[in-house]
Amino acid sequence: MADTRASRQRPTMNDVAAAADVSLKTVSRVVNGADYVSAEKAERVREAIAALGFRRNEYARGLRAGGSATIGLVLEDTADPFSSVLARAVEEVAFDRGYLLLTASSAEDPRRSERLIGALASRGVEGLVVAAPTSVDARFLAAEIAAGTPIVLVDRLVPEVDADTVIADNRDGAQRGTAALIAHGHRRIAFFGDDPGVYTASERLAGHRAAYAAAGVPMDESLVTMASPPEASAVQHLVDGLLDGDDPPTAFVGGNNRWSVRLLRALRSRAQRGGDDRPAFVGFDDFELADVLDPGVTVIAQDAAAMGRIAGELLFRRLQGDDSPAQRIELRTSLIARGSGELSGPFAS
Amino acid sequence: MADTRASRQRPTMNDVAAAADVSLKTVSRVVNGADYVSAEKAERVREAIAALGFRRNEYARGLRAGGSATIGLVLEDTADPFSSVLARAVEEVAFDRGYLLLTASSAEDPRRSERLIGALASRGVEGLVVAAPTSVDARFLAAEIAAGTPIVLVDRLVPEVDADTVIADNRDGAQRGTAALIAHGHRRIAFFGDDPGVYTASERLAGHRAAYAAAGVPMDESLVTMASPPEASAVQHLVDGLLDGDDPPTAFVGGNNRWSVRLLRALRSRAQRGGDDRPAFVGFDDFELADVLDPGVTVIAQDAAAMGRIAGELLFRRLQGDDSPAQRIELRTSLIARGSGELSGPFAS
DNA sequence: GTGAAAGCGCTAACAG
DNA sequence: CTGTTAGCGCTTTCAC
Repeated sequence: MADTRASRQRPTMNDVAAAADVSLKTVSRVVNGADYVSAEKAERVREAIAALGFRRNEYARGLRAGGSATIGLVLEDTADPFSSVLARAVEEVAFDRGYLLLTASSAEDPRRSERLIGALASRGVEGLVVAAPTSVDARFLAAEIAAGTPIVLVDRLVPEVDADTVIADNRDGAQRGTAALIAHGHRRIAFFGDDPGVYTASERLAGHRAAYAAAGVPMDESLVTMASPPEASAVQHLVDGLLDGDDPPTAFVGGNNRWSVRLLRALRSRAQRGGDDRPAFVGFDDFELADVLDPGVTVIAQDAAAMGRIAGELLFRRLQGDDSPAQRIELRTSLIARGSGELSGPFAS
Repeated sequence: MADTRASRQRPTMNDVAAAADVSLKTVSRVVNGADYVSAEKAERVREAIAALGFRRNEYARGLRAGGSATIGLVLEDTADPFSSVLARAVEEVAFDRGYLLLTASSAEDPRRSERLIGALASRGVEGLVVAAPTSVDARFLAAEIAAGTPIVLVDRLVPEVDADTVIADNRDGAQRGTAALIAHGHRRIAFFGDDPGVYTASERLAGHRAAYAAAGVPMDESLVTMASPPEASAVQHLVDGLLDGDDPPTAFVGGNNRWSVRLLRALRSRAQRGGDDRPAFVGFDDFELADVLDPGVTVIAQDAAAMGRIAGELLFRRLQGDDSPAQRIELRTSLIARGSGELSGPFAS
């Protein structure tokens, strides 16, 4: 009879001890950085380990010694570029220290988010990196911190939670983007951002307003749209409505990647239908091929990899016992001019 | 004195038992789907659990009962779009079944890959999804299967490993892409793919050749480049060299996403410098904004989400005891015509 | 219905 | 240098 699939069990330290004819503890010593084991026995043990294909059970170890060598990473959605670049950076920091990542997507659903945090905690993660947390999450996030699990928050400020936070300078970045448009002669700039309940969205809108204020230019609030971007046809309708109206905007700001993509698509479709208005465009968050579009898309870029790296390093500092007050690290965004933001408006000098 | 960070310990079943004044076992019964516990005690236990914020230690449970409710996912690079979309789909399947994902990037490095698989195994993953495995990985992959851990391979065929495999119809997809170019009158089509040691790369090249053969058109092997895409300036040099040479190609095929991006960039830069050749283009693998470029980029799209979902479902079927022979599932790619692949060549009718 | 005792795979604390 | 004993947090017998 052939073996069935799960027939063979993974060998344990006991099996190795038996095979090498030594005590369990001697095996344990060899597996860890052998304190004092005779060269001869150590060799026997190593042979047995190789022969049996033994691998220490990390969780049995953790149960006794504490620590699972695992950290948890909660993302908004693993599949989106910002999340996945962030994840990779955190992973790299963890891997260098012998840690692995339990990764999960909250899908912007606080209930799911809570369930996930619970599932991660019950798997003994030593620390947690939470991207895009909301105030709704605050309660159970605080519970984890109280339970002794260090947490680093990324991309959102959650004042209710006293934890290290890594964010981009959303407000300032948006201000620089809009200021650049104003400098190129634009006065009527349409702004599209996420629901104002989302921290980054309201910050970016604030930056947009600040740029108007700094330039002493009056701002038309009717050009501001704050909501989760609707389906393509609705966006198209919105864009056409604005551009075909009286006193149309001469520039657009995409307050996040999803808006930018949809706006660029709508703008392109309009141009294909023969529209001869060529509004300027600035998007928040860079994306692949932004430079290949015509004109190249000017963006305010945030460095997701740096955010992930810094979040990871912050977390490990805590894991090593650092108990200084929670800090906030704000990363500077950069305005990358590629052409679309440099199209002249009606007031260009 | 305020509590210091890690002062509070996570409560255990014992703590709950003490608080509810019942035995440990009664708590265990309540925490799982209570067999027979009096309503009154069950209530007391539930209160104690809530009051203490108790959460079962999943690994202590696993140690005794077997199973960690965790599966491992090895990707080439979490940060790339194909990997991250795949990951999200696997995650979804796992989450629905109460499982979490331990995710790691192999970074195309077999040594790292081996280390990762080991780290995952030692954390008791019940199963493994490995994207883009290589023959080099075959040995230790087989060891895991032998140890009883089911594995599903994704996006590569590794004949040495007897495991379920989910792949795209790379050869057929590439053939359809090149055939479309030939149908539009192209005879000299430059093909750029990864190192031929990479399974998908050689399959796609084979498809490209097959399209030529099927059309009875002789193929110029000097138009084939198989290597990891070099830096931008080298790609530019390559593209310019081809287009400025005698008998230049009239169409390009990007054999993977990284090549496509670089080729499109080089082609665009050439157009900006005043080049008036407008080669047709087909890329393997879809990407965001492919429809916003001008012309829209025609691609052969593979459904990463479907691959992930199917891989996950296959794995859980194994976890539930299915021990039928390993199967190979080949997903059909689709040719999405957006314009760049439909530009006419010199032999267009 | 409920609980006591044993043990999953490992390490910490002590002896020898 | 090496082995024995206890016990991490939980589930699994098997009694009561």
